[in-house]
Parts: sequence; C-alpha cells; structure tokens
Amino acid sequence: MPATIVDIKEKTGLSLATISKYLNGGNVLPENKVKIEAAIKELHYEVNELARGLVTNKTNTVGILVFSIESPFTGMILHHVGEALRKKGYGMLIVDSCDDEQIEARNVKYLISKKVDGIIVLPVASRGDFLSPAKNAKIPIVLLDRSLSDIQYDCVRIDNRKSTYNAMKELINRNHKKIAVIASEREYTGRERFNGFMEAMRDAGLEVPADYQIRGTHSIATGYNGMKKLMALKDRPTGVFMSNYEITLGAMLSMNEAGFRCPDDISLLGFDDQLFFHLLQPQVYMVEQPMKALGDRAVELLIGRMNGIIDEDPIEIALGTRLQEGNSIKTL
Amino acid sequence: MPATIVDIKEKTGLSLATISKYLNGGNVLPENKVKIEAAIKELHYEVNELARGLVTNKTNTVGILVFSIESPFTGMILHHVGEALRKKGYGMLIVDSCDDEQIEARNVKYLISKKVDGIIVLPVASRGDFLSPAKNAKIPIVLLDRSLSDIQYDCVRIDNRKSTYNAMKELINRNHKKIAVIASEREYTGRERFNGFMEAMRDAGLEVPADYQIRGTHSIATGYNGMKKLMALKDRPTGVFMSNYEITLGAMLSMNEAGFRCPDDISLLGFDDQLFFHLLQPQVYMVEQPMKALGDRAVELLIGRMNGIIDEDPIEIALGTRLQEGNSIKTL
DNA sequence: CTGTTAGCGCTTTCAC
DNA sequence: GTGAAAGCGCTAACAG
Repeated sequence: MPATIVDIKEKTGLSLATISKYLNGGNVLPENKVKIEAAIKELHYEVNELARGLVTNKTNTVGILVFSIESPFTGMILHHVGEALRKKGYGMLIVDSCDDEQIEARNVKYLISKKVDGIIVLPVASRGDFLSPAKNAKIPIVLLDRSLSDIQYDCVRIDNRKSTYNAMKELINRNHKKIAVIASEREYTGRERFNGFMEAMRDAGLEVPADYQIRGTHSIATGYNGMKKLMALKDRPTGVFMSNYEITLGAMLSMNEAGFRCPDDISLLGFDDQLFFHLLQPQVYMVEQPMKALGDRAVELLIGRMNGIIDEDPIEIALGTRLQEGNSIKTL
Repeated sequence: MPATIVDIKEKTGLSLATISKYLNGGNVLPENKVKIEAAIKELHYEVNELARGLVTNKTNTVGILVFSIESPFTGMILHHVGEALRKKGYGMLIVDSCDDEQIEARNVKYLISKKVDGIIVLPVASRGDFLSPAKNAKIPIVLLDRSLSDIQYDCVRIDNRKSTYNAMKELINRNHKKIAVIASEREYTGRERFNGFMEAMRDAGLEVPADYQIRGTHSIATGYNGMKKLMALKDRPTGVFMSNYEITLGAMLSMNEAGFRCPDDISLLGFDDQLFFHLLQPQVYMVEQPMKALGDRAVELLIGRMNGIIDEDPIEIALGTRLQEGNSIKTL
C-alpha cells in the first residue's frame, strides 16, 4: 500500500488541510514544513493524481491523438509538443490511432474518460464527427498538421498548397513540361499538396494527363508502385513531385531497383526533409516543415483555450516552409 | 459539466449500484439495461476513470518510459507495444525522457502518481536507482531493449553480443583484417555490441588498435565524426562495424561527403535495419531486430507480473536477430 | 497559519 | 437482481 496524505498526517500530527496546502505550494510554518518533508521522504509519499484530479477537475494532462505513432514525422512532432507542454507544467497522454478511424473514435472517448484538460489531434479521419464527444464535454481541441473538411476547429499546420506551388517552380523554371505527381488522396495534407501541384501546373500552362496523376495514401507502397507505373509509361514524365516522406522513399526505392537515375532519367521534388535523405546521391529537393514551430504554436494555442485567454472563433494557423535544395532536378 | 452516474440514476430511477454493475458488465434486467443505455446516450455519459481508479486502485494503464520519443526505433517499438497492450485491454501512458537522466527520474515519479499498473522502460540511465520509487510502490517493471548494470529487473532485449559476434563473420570470412568499430559507450546496447565486436576480433586473432575504436553515443554526430577520423588515418581500416542506426547514418553521410565509396574503399556492417537503407547503393549489411516480438514479449511478461501469474526472480529474455544481407562488404 | 468537514464520481460490501 | 451506505485520497471552503 502506497502512503497517503493520512499517513503523513499521523506521522506529523498535522491536519490534512495543512499538508495539502504544503503540497500545493501554500504557506506553512518552517518547522511544519520540515516535518512534512521528512515524513514524505520516509514514507516514499507520492501524490495520488487520481484523487487530486477527481476533486480539482483538472489533470494537467493533454491528450495527443496521433494518426500513427510509427511514423518518423509523428516522433519528431511529439518530441516538440512534449517539450512545449513540459515547460508549461503539462504531461501528455498519447494515443495511437494506428491509421484506423475506428480506433481513433474510440481513443477520443478514452481521453475523455481520462479527463484530459485538452486534446491535440493529428487526425486520421477527414471528417470531424469523431471529435464531437470531446466537443460536447467542452474539452478544448487543436488540430495539428491536418485540417478537417467539415467542422472548423483550431488548427496549426503548414500552408500545404502554397508550399507546393512555390516548390514546383524549381521544376517549371528548369523547363520541365511533362511533370507527374504521386500524392495521397486520403490524407488532408496529400490532397492539399496535390491541389497546389495542379494549380502550379495550370498557371504554367502545362497539362497533366490522367496517367501522370497517381493517387494513393501516404505510404511507401504508394510511392513504390506509383513510380513503377510512371517508369513503365511509353511517354515518361521528366519530373515527378511526391507529396510526402513515405511516398518519396518508396518512389526512390523503385527507381533504384529499376536502375533509373536521378536526375538524368527523372528529376525529383519531394516533401518532408529527413536527415537521412542527405545520404542519398543525388540529394533530393525537399519541402521542409518547421517542426518545432508547429509543436510550439499548437501547445500555445491549446493552453490559451484551456485558460480561457483565447476565446474567439476557431483559428487556423498556416506556417511557411523552407525548400531544402539538392541536385535532383535537371535543367532541360 | 459532464454527466455522472448520478445523472443516470435520476434519469432511470435505478440505484447507483445497479448502474455501476451494468457499467462493469454485471447482470441487469433487460428492461433496466435498455433504460440505462438510453440515458447514457442521451447524456453523453462517459465513465470517469479517475474516480473508478481511485476506488479500484487499478487504472488499466501501463506507463512507458522511453529514452527518446524522437528516435525512429522508439516509434516502431511503441507501435508494437501499444498494439499488444490494446489487445489485452490496457492503455499506455508514454513519457519521454529526452535522453536526459534527470527527466527520466522525474518521469518515474510522474507515472507513480498517475497510478499506472505497470511500467515498461527503455532506459537512458545505465544504473537502476532511478526506478526504486516504482519498486517501492510495488509497481511491476519490465525493461525493454536495454538492461541495467546494477539492479536486476525483468528485461526483454536482443542478444546484442552474440548478434554482433555472428554478424562480424561476414567481414572476417572475407579476409578483412583491419576492422574498426564506431560504437556508443553510453548506451547499454552500444557497449554490448562493442564487446561482441571485440570478442569476434579476438577469436579471429585480429588486433584492434586504439585508433580503430571510436566510442561515443548513439547519435548521427558520433557516426559522422567517427568515420571522418577513420578516413583520415594513414593506415585506414578496410571494414567498419557501426553499433546502431544513427551511427550508421552518420558514418555513411560523412563517407558520401568525402567521396569515399563503399565497398570499394571501405566495407560496412551496421545495426538496426530501417526500410530506407534499401534506398542506398550499395545496400548495407545490417543486423535486424525483431521489433514485434520485442514488444509482444515485454507486454506478455509485464502482464504476467501484474496479475501475479509470473512470480519468480527477474527474467532476462534475449531474442535472436537476423542479418539483412547487402553488398556493402568486399571480399579481399 | 491551522483544523474540521464536506464531497469529487465511482465501486463494493451487505442486506433485501 | 437491486438498493443503501461507506469510503477510495485528495482539495476547498470556512471557522478559528
């Protein structure tokens, strides 16, 4: 049996109120302070946060709902989110949706029953109904990385469309005319980047035939199979835009296997810089996200909501990106 | 205010006991069942796990203490651990030690105060004193991936020493005599793999001069700088063993930069297969860990302890590994 | 500054 | 099968 506040009370002869006050940083006579601290050490006392949370109705815990904990992107974002929360005195309760909407919906209820003070969501679903239990429970919610199509929540993300649009200039300005795309149509980010791609092409007066538009999910398989299809085309593209890290990985994998060279055979433009891409020859042009800023802003916004400091309508924050230059694009 | 069991009571006219029984899967008259379910739906009722945990003294939550949530290794392991726990009806409370022993020690106390039923630890520290608060609180503990030097806890990991020893045959059997090592001396796994390396060399009758032994941490920087030093040597090694994923990454990065070719200039043997290594030319020989098995066994063992089914002395489970073949080793 | 007391939302005897 | 009541460990008035 772990020690409770009552054990401390008996050991010190003080009242529960005094001990509670000490635990919560209130003023206590120096001599009593010493007594309490001695008792705590001796009994290995550790506050029972369940009991505390039950009465205060606060857990100092933020729920983090991630689409997949396996993704390196998730790991990086969790690191920054966690650090920002820790600095503010909050812990995080991470739940993994395993890229599955069913699990995601269940996880929302789980977080509610754990009485988290707020929720940061990197969603799987593109519609927002799965969040309504949390909304009903009046738990502040901030979306991170991905927005939702129907309901409006606070959201911190990059400007996917504009980032893609701008990055596409690298290919277009070097006279590429036949440019293909491999993008997710399931994830919000993939769809937005696809749109940015199409806009850039349209504004450049370039056609994108149907077989240059490969849609799938943000997975290695999509990149791998997509690039395979493109390479098999009689009229191959000279450049390819890939909408995220896993797709880029898969696409390069299949180019390597097929013996296609970049940029000699095909020029590449990717998304999500990861350090190991520097290993590759050639280095791929990549759109790089400001990971720390994403985490910081999400936490800042959420805490603002939790404290009632921010009280306006839902806010959408779209951060800018940076293009990591490489030598994967040939000038035609 | 979220609905409570009392609201359900008033709505249905039943007693708290009956409703509680229903919530916990007990037998209730069909008509009452219907009433309760209707009330739950109408009121958006969700059990308060704080209150429940307070009385049952169980949270159905396992604390996971990870050395760094940013590492791709961690992401993969968390995925498998999480899945195994979910199947058994447990949630996980992940805390990130950020590779910092201070934070790690604080996190243990945090998990205790959150009343987790058990803890899985991927430790930063190599000594085990930071875990004694949990031990005092009688919370079952299972180490994962890394063992500790002083105290004995249940541990699930690979056989680092033997895996390395066996993998080294690839270099040795191809007549490499001048083999260097870049390994962590901070992490348990790095030290064990270093020992396996040295044993293999000794048993093959090969010397390892001091400047062939690069020690550091499991970081890209260690790999990068380490390989740089090796390349600058007047008497360069023909083969290099690297003790984990980050080191392998860093080492290859610096080889690429310096224009050194593998396997022509230097043959490579690494640790921790990750999919994107397949992108690289040449493909590196890598020792691959059984990630799913690691997670499954750790969860199995922990739950055994929590239920008191397993009740022996600490168990150390050392799983085998698989060598992912490549073409990064030249025959001399 | 300290003590007394009520109660957070739930489970769990124990009668009925 | 159901209900009444006690209590998990803590905080928050309030009185002193």
